[in-house]
Amino acid sequence: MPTRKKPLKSAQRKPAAGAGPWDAALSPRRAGEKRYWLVKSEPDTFSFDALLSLPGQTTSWDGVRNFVARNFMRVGMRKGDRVFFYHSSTNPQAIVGICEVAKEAHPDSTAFDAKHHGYDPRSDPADPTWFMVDLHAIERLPRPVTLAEIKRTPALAAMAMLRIGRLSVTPVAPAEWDTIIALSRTTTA
DNA sequence: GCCAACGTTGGC
DNA sequence: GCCAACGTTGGC
Repeated sequence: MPTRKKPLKSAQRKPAAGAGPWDAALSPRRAGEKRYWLVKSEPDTFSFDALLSLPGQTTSWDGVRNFVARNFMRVGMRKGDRVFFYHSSTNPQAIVGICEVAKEAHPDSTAFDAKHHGYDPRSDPADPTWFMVDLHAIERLPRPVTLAEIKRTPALAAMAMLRIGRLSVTPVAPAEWDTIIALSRTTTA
C-alpha cells in the first residue's frame, strides 16, 4: 500500500472565488506593473527611524500571523513594489515613510523559534505557514500624513487600511498612493 | 458545521 | 484603559 503523504498546505486551499474587493491586489500583473502597499508598526516597537538606522536600511518583516496579511505579502508583493510605513498606536498615527520590497516572501524563521513570541508550533519548516518579505527604507515623507487626515480625504475613503480594520498589511491603490504623496508635500492646515 | 469563548489589534 | 472588530479555537 502506498504511503499517503499529508498534502502540502499550499495545495490544500484553492483561492476563494470572488473573495472580496481586495482580489485585485493578488491578481496577475501586467508586464512591468508596480503595486503599492501599507504596513503598520508600533513605533515603540519598531519605528521608521529604527529602520533607517539599520545597516542597509533593510529589515525582514517578520511576525505577521494573519492569513490575509500573509497572502498580501506572499502572493501580492513583488520586488520593487512600494510600501508605506505607518505608525500605529501612537499619537498621532500616521504614514511616515516609504519602503520598497527588497526581497519577496520567504519563510518567517521566527515561527520556528520556540523562544520567540511569534513561535507557531504548527508551522512546519518543510511547509511553512508564515512568510516575511524584506523591506528597504527609501525615504521619509516630507511630513507625516495622519490617520485623521486620511479619514477626512474623500479620495482615500475606500482605502483598505480604513476598511479592513487592524490588518497589518494592506494594499494601496495607485491613485491612493499618489494622493498621499501629494498630501505629504503640502503643509498642514 | 455552528457558535460561544477567547485573544489580539489598534483607535479613541 | 476601554472596547469594537475580527480572527481563531474548540466543544458539541
